[in-house]
Amino acid sequence: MPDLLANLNPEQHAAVTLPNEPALILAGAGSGKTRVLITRIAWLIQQGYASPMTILAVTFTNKAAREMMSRLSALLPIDTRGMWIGTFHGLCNRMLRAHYRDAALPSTFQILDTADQLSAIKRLMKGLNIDDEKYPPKNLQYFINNAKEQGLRPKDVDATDNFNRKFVELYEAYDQQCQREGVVDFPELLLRCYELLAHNPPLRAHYQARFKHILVDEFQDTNKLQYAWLKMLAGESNAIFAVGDDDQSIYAFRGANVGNMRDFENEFNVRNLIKLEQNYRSHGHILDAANQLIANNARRLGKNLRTDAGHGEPVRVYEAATDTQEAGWIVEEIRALINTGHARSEVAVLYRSNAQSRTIEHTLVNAGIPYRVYGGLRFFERQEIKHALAYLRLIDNPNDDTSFARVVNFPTRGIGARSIEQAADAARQYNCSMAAAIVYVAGKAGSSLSAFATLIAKMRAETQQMSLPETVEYVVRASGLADFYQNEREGQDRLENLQELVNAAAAFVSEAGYGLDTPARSIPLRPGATAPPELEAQGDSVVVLDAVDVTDPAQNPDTMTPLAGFLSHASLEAGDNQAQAGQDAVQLMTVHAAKGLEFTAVFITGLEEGLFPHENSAIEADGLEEERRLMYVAITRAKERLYLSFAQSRMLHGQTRYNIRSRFFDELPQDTLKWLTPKVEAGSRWGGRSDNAGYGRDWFGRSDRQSEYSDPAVTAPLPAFANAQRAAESGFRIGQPVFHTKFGEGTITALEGGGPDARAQVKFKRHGEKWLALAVAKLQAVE
DNA sequence: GGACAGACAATTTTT
DNA sequence: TTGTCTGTCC
Repeated sequence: MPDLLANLNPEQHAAVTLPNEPALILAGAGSGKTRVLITRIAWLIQQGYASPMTILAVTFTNKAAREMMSRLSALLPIDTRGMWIGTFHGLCNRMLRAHYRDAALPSTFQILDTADQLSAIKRLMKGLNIDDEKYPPKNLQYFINNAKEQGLRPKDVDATDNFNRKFVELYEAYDQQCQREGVVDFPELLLRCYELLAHNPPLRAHYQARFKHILVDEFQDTNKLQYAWLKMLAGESNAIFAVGDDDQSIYAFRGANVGNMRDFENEFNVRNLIKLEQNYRSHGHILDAANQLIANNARRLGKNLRTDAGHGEPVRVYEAATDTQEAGWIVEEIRALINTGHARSEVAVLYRSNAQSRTIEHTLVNAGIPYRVYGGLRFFERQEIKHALAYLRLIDNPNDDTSFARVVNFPTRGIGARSIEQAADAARQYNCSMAAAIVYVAGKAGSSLSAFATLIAKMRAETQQMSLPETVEYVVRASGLADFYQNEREGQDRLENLQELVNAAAAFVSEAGYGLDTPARSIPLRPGATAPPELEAQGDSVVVLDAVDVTDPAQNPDTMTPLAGFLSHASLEAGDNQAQAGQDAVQLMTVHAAKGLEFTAVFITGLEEGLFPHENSAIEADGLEEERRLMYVAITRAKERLYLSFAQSRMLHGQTRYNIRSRFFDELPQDTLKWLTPKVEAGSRWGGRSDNAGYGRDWFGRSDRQSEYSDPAVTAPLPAFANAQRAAESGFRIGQPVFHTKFGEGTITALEGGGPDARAQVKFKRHGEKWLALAVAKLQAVE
């Protein structure tokens, strides 16, 4: 019997062996969080406190769920079949599939990803003749998802004005459309599952009794609805074991609510709060930097990382004149790291926004250094894949109008926009799917549409007896997609991806995870029938308990077909962005994407006011604190070596911006920093931070005078900067919003001259750019 | 139906 | 600067 507790530190040990009571584990970066979570599960099972059946462990990403599953089976020989380990969406999907009738869904319900949802919304609005200028579909999508994540149905939303009333009305119509088409969007998966449990006490009791242990990873990232769902599962005899780090909460913009940690603590009367502060990743100077930086945040649960690793190397800081020069320096340093024996994949370059990668990529290409960029299109998001999936979905669910509209004329088969509109109109009129409405469309449009209907019907019939990979292969050909991309000039890659889809289907079938291990199902009772003794009666249906062998189709008539399983898999897991995966390459990614990863050497680049912290964060609630947490995440990715860099000027959106260094430099312990370029004190140069520069005002506007400063060797103050600084003495700054009595509102884009000759270039909202003599023009600073 | 020009916006992102 | 979307023309 393996000793699971060996090599755990006292806090980890305490966390792993807690009694089954509500617990909150505050796990700092690199403190062995995942290890604790996994060991806890293994320990519970090993000690006989739990069987795999009684475990529910939830994560945010499929990657995390997979890691948990594989590390767990490496730790103990466990039958993972009965375990519920997965993402919030994956688990909710699973529960809804098992109880689709109670959830008022068709057995073949399909999942709309974000892009599908948007096209469904656009289609809805078009049908209702809504002005999409006045009500942008994207805004409606945001409105709907936001409402759902607050647990609000249309009737629950308080609409205060006509505009919002319209949104609510559209929200309602959208929900009806989804219901008719048998599709659910991402937040709907959660909300529907939440409501299923909320409105169905026996079912809720069943799952509460079953899941003795509910373990939550990255708890700080949960949104309101996810927390509500967890609370629904928490009953008398079970408990939530939550692991998270409030200092690493960086997803507020997508609804994550750090407050859930405090709420959990209070609402569940959490007595078991354990802090994991021993860090096993980074050297001392790096941790000191992280600790001191994050101490600037006001609302924290409180935590300080420590290490036994020793101070290690200082944090290196570099100031570049331009973004190009910054990239050049980074690449030189990377080359040196590689030459001293570091694997390329142990080096990461982090940036705040994706647009920053281009310059670095260029420089890496020129230097001939392999690299990998994270982010971008994922496999199941590619258009050819989505087309193929749309055909497959139509086979499975003819009511899926989103898929219908997507492929009815792709590849082109002479069905124009007008025909499609006629079908949509008829569908509305007869309250049926577009596919079913074809019979009502007359004339030539009707016949070409009928041909399409015949094609789909033929596909459905032909694939009845086929295996899943055969089905996919058949559909790719019969749909005409294969021919289309064959003849397309740039179609080879797409063709290969379609072949890859067939392989993915084969892999999916061989893993055979779909739907077979669903532990409880609601099965309607035939009139007059009574529930078998091992089944629990529940109104006019029964909850089939775990005693039933759900892998036996005879006992489990509702098992998902491989196709249905594959389609949900495709929606719930968009797959890797497979760019240059596998080979030893330098890793390029946003700071967000780096969360959870670690590297021997890390470059945090573009550390400039306006970029990092990002200027938009100034207007967001708690925006600056979130940016600081982001910086904290970035710093704590580094194991041995950390580089921080910034540039005086940067090409962004086709224009050169002049930035000053990030305030975060002032929040770091200065004795851990080693400046590779001379540190220029604040205020000693144009662009130096002046004390009265308030947050959000001290990033600098654009100028097109890039050529003057383009010498990459120059890092010292330039004459033009000095010139601008004299003008700045007048009290104005570049980027400052101003008001002019004649021209109205504007922003200062350049300053030159000094004293009585000082002039400012102002870009007015209504009157374009103008040079104004400050001594003459009455410019008012706007706050 | 497809090619092309012009407008427009451009943090962060998983499911 | 660059990618995406929309409208126009053949």
